[in-house]
Amino acid sequence: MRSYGQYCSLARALDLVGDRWTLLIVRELGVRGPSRYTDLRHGLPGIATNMLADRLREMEENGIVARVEAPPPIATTLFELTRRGQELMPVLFALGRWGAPLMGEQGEDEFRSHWLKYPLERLFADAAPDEPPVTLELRTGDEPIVVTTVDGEVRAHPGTAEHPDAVISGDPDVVIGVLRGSVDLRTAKRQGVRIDGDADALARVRPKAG
Amino acid sequence: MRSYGQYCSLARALDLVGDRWTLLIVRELGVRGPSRYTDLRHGLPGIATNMLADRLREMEENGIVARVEAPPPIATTLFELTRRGQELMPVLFALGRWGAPLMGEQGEDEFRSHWLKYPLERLFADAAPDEPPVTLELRTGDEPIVVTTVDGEVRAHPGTAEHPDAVISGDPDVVIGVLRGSVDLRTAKRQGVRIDGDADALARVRPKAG
DNA sequence: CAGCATCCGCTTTGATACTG
DNA sequence: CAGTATCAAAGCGGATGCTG
Repeated sequence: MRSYGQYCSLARALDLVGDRWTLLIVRELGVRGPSRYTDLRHGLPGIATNMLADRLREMEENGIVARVEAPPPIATTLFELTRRGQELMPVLFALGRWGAPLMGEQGEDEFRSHWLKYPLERLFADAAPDEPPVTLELRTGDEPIVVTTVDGEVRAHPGTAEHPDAVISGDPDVVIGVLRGSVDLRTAKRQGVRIDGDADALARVRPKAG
Repeated sequence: MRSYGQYCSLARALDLVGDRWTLLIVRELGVRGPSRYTDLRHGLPGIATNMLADRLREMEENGIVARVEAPPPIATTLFELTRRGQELMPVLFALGRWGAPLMGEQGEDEFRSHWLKYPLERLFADAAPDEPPVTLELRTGDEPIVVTTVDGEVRAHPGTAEHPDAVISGDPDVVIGVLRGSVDLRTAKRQGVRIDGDADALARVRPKAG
């Protein structure tokens, strides 16, 4: 990208990360950790392969991303955030929080379930932190997600749970609506959401105030 | 801009504010308050006039900016941030803080002194909050800035002070370097910085920890 | 002068095909 | 798997012209 040519820290930041796709690549590396090129492509639906290659090269030059050669048995190139890249997380959180009210209907948009990790962990909390912890499994999008309560907070990771307290499956927007409390259970079920197990466990994961 | 087509709050936020120039327009409206088209152009050196008109229209459609007809004697159109637009401030602050380490030399970059308002107020504090407050005047860039200490914090506004404790003038990068403590007074003076008044008052404005 | 709209050349982006 | 090559389309920057 062309530099803005302004002696201003915001403008200089945007000179480095204001390009199309750049912050979404940071999101992928932040959520997934060190990743292969192909996995990045999967997490960035819509990106052209040359775009991804170009951006990764620029971000490497700018000290945001590092390329590491994984030793056997992986034997492939991994991309990871540098320290400077990780320092972009507060920017992503601020932007993501600002965008939360825009998450109405999914419409035609693509969805990857690992995108839920940071929103769940930062925007949600355990409604009953003194009760024994609970484990939920979300089945929406391309892979299941395990959600657990820990010390009043919420943790989320891709994978399946051995003995979840509840399993919720359905379309992403409705599942998110149920967790946010903007869609009641009756409406959700009419829209194809299914809940197996203890519905009270589900109510433990609630949006934080503010 | 083309939508990313991703059901993710970060991607949806970038659909609205990820375009080139958009966040810098938010900066201008945030720092200056309701502004005329011409004043926005002055604060956004390098923008093409059709770009500014296009962006303002898009931002209005997206509920970030509102157009108000100022009554006489101003009798002109003013652009201002909506509430939703003001809610972007945490995003600007996060990006600006991330960009702070990039503020080395000014080089060929343009500079407008009102850009200093938020960095001064958010990244600096009063080093001796129990002492009587002080007033500084910065003469760098296109217009002077008055910096005052209030309740341990720092306030900055365009204008001149009646009886400033100190006046510091010189090139923006060196003046900023002195305030940040990354350039000592001897070096600064060799680079053309001049300090009139009480140099101790100047030392009251210090970068916050973190 | 304030507030745009138009035109034009250049750069960036996107879709697809192809390669070690 | 991890890219490169190619080409069309869209976006951007600069100059200029128009309207109250």
